[in-house]
Amino acid sequence: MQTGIAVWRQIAETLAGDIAGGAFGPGEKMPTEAALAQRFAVNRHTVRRAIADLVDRGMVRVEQGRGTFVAEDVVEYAVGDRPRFAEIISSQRRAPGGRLLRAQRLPADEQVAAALRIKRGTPVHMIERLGEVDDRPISISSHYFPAKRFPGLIHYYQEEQSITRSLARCGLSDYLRLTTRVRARRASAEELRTLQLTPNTPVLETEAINTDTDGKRIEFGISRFAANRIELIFDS
Amino acid sequence: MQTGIAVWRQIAETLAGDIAGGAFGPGEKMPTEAALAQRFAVNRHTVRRAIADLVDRGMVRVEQGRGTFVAEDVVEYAVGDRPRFAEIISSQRRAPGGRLLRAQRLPADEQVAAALRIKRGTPVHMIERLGEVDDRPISISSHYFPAKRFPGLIHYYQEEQSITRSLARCGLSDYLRLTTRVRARRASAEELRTLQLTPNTPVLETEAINTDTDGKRIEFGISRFAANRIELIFDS
DNA sequence: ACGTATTTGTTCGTATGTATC
DNA sequence: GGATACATACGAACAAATACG
Repeated sequence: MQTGIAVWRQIAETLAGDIAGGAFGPGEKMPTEAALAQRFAVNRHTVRRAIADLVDRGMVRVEQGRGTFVAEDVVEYAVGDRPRFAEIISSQRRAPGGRLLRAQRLPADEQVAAALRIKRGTPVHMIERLGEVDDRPISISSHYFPAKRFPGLIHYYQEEQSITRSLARCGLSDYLRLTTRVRARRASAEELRTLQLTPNTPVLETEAINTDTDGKRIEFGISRFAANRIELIFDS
Repeated sequence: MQTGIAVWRQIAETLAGDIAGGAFGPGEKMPTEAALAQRFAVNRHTVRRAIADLVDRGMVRVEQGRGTFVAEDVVEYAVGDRPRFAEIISSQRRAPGGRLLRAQRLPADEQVAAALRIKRGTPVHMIERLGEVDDRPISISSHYFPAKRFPGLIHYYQEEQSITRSLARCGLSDYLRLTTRVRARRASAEELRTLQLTPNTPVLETEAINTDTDGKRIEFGISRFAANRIELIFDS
C-alpha cells in the first residue's frame, strides 16, 4: 500500500460506512473478526485495531465469546411529571408509534386495587399497548383505570389511539406522575417475541401510579421496556 | 389424614414455615417437585397445588425446566433528593453494609469529565464500593469526585467508610441528586462473581450526577444493582 | 451436567516503514 | 548516514467466555 493511510483506518472507515449505510442494523451482529480479516485480506490484529477504533467512537460493542454488535441507538426516556409516551418520544426528535394489544373491562386484582386505592374486584378498564419508536417496538404497557370514573374509556381509546386524548374525552385534562418503581428482570418468552428481542435481553419494568390534579389516583400502569434500547432519565 | 384440612394446604404451610424459618434462603433452589412428593408421601400433583399456593402468596417463583426458587426479598431503594446508601437502607429497617473495592486518583475520562463539567484529564478521586444489605451484596458503585475540590477524600474514606462523612470532613455538609439515568443489561462475569448472582441475572445500572447546595456538580456515580434483589422507587 | 465448537482476549515474536535527533 | 523510538502489520499459540447439542 502506498496510500499513506494506515490499513486499519481504512477498514474502520469502511465498516463505519457500512453501519451508517445500514448494512448492519442497530443491535445486529457484525461478521466475526476472522471473517473480516479474510474479507479485507489482512491479519486478525489489523481488524481488531479497526474495531477498537469503532468501539472508541461508540459505534459498536464487543462481547467476548459472542461477537461484535452494532450499538443500539438508545432512546432517552425522560420520566417527568407527566406520563405521556408520545410527547416524551417526540421531544427526542423521534417518531412515536404503537398499537393496541388488548383492551377490556375486568375486576381489579390485589395489586391494581392497592395501587388505585379501590376495593379488590372493583371494575377497571385495562388497556395494553405496544409502544414503538421509529417503527421499532420498545415497550409493552398495561394501564388500569377505575371504570366508574372513566365510562367509555376503551371506546374512546379505539378512536383516539392515545391515552391522554381518551382521558381528555372523559373530562380529564391533566394528570400527573405520583410514584414510579423500577425493576429489571429477564424477559419472558412472550416479551422476547413481542419486543423482538434476542434471548437473555433483560426488560426494564416500571410500575407507575398517576393522579389527577387533585391528587386522586386515576391510573396504575406497568410498562416493560426493551432494556437494550432504552434509558430512563429522572431529573430532580 | 382426617384433619379436615386439605393435604396441599398442610404441605403449603409446612413449606411456608420452612422458608420463613430459613431452611431455604432467599433465591435458593427448593427441592424438585418429585423430591417433595416423596418427602410428603403424596402425589406430585398435590405438591404442585401447594407450590401454586406459595406462588400466589409471592413466596416462591417457578421456572419451567429449572426449578422452584424462594423469592428474593427485594430491597425497596427510595431514590430521593439525597443519595445516601446507608440512610436509605436503614429507613427500610435493614442493615446497610459494604466494603471498599478500590480507591485511587486518576484523570477523568470522557464520560466522567462531561458529567462533572470538567476538562478531560482533570484529576478525580475514584471510590469503588461494594454495597451490602443484611450481609448480602447488592451493589457495586463507582463514585468520582473532582480531586481539587476534595483533597484527602480517599484518606478520609479509609477512616470513615462512608462517602457522606468523608465529604463532611472535606467541608461539604450536604449534597443533592441532580439527575439519575437508569438502564438494565446482562451482568458481566465480574459482576456475577462480586454480586454473587446466578448467570443471566440482569443488573440495574444507575448513573447519577450529584451537586452541592449551590448546584455545583461534585459527584458522578455509577451503581450496578443485583436486579433480583432491588427495586428503585422514584417519588414525585 | 458435560464436552465441543465458536468467538473474542492476551501475549509472545518478527518485520517493516516513518519520524526525530 | 546512523541511532532510536514509534506505529503498523503479520503469525502463532493459548486463555476465557459463550453457544449448542
